[in-house]
Amino acid sequence: MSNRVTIADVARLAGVHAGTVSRALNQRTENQVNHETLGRVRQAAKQLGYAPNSIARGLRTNSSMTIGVIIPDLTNPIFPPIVRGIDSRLTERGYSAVVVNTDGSDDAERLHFESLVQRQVDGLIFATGHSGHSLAGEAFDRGIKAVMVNRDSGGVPFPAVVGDDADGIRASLAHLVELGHRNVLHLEGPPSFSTSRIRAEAFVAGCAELGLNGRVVQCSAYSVEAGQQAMDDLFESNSKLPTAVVAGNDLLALGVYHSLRLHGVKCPEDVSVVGFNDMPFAGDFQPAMTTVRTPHFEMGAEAARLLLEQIDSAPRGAMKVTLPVELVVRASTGPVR
Amino acid sequence: MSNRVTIADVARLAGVHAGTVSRALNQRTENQVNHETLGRVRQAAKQLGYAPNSIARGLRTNSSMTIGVIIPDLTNPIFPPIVRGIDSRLTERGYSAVVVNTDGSDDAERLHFESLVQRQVDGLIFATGHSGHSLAGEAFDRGIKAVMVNRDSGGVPFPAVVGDDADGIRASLAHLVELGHRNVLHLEGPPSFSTSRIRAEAFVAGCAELGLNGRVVQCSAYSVEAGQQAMDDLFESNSKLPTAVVAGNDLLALGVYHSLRLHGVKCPEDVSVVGFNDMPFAGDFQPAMTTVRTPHFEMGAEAARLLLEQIDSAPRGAMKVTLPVELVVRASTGPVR
DNA sequence: GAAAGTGCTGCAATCGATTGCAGGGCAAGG
DNA sequence: CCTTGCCCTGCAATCGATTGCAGCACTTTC
Repeated sequence: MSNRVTIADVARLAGVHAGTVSRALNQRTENQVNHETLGRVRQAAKQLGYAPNSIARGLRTNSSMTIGVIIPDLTNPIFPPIVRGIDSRLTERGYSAVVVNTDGSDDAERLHFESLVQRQVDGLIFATGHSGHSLAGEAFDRGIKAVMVNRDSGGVPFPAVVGDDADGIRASLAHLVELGHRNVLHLEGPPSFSTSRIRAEAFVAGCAELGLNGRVVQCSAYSVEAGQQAMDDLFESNSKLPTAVVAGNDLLALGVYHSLRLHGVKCPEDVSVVGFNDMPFAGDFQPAMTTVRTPHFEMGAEAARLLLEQIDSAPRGAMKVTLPVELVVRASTGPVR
Repeated sequence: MSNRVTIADVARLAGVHAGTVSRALNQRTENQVNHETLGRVRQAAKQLGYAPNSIARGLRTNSSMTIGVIIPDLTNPIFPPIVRGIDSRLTERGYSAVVVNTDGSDDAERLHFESLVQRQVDGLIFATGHSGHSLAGEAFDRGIKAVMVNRDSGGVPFPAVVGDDADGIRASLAHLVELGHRNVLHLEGPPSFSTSRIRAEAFVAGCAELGLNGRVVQCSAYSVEAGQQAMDDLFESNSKLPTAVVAGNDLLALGVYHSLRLHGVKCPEDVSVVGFNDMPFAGDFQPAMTTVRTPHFEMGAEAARLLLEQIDSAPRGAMKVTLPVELVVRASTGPVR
């Protein structure tokens, strides 16, 4: 459908050979063709509305100008900015992104992975933490270029782009200390995500350093439901309530909001809450959420940059790019009473 | 990179011709090959980990198993669910989606359109209202299959999937009337979106029918800023404040929240606000937003279904699928005092 | 004036799969 | 024993572009 006009048509009209047309229309080779011929070819191409068939080109050049992006779930609000960051860099270089969602399923991830490889993507961006058993490793063995974003590389020699999670947690704790909090709880994300561990460890270290009484509870997912569940459980266990909770991400923090409201506990008067990520509209929640802003767009853009660099020159190895984060103080944290 | 093993390798190992391998490995033709041979081929393919090169296949079959999805902006919260709905239908049929963002620019839209056509996408899904000057028409003339989602087809004979916007507005007005409101304002979206007009017209018609005093103000974009701007302007104009505003979408409604807060006007005590779309987390805003839930995921899924149907059989023409919407009453609407 | 070099273009192979056509092998039927 | 027909498989063209190689025309150099 659609693209009836081929390079042969242009060649015929311009009175030259198809090979010459190809050379005339490619940046890299256009200086191999006579100036006047070049003009004729361009004119003919324009007249016919010729656009090269990228499938045919891809077959010959062994590249698809396509990048596969593997994420858990596009409706998780942190991913749209990441994807757009990726896209911004890709588009300007003529690449396109094919985004697939795994919904946290290893099987789905593998299936999508195979499908992308089959499509001859020129590279992959992994944004899932959940590939514990290392699809990335397999990708590396198969000679596929890739980078990680929002997760570490788990030992596989691919570059990784992450936010400075430890620093974000540190800033959150410092903020809480300043408000007089001493009993703090961390809601840790599921263990399959590398970010969970890093944030939890930073929390423990930070508490030790600041002399806080810190506790850690693990959640089953990075979701509102899991956050609420964890908090509900805490209420039911009758253990002493912390005066502040540092949630593993904004969704967990929202779950905390729900649980607190359900139990008639006021935020921030009774319990302060800090999120992580500064997801879109976090400032419009009730109460406006204090949270750590992670530069998702920039992370995506940087990941794409590293991938393209890898594609058109040598592999970079397991370098790690850490982008700075920033605590955004809003209304969900307040002085302890 | 990656895919070293070709159909010729499999043929060699199985001791047959490449053509036979191709027939053996395709659903449609596998009954053309002897049962025992088929076993041998499958075994060989498995042993070598063979996966067909979809670029090569695409060149021959003139199909890429790829669908282009053109949206304004992925970070607009209504699009992730739509995209996932599309994806859900596409994936199960072996298709992939390439999503591009236009940011409302006609130029960007055209560029992306050309790029997608060049990539030989098997079809397109338009989710932008802003293609006034009818890329869709051009697509149709070029014989490209497409469907519209969340916008009408603007006269081009492609199927369109929309929510029942008029009914949503009607329900909103009925709800407000029940609460005693009589002076209502509609914040209309920008004229380039077909949804803007439809909602505004339904608003006017609804007010007439219910005997309400309705006013309409047009916003420059479907964004928080535009909503706030429109409301700020209203305050500055010193005209009489309505007791309720029916926003063109949730982002505009959020803008109204901001403006009201800025001017010390309470919602819902002084002014009720109704949104449109029920974007994710609308229930977590301050106050929790009363809004019309649009089935975005289903709209995406239905659009993809219609497109695939169009691809593997006859075109359906300009049919229109209208999905039901539902008013979700939360805390941003209350009785007039 | 011969040799060497340069600039441009055509030729044809190639990428990896799909598919119409032809033909071999074999059984059934006359 | 020959014909007919059915299965199955091989052959080779094909999709549309890219690219190494060869060759032609012409200039430069000694």
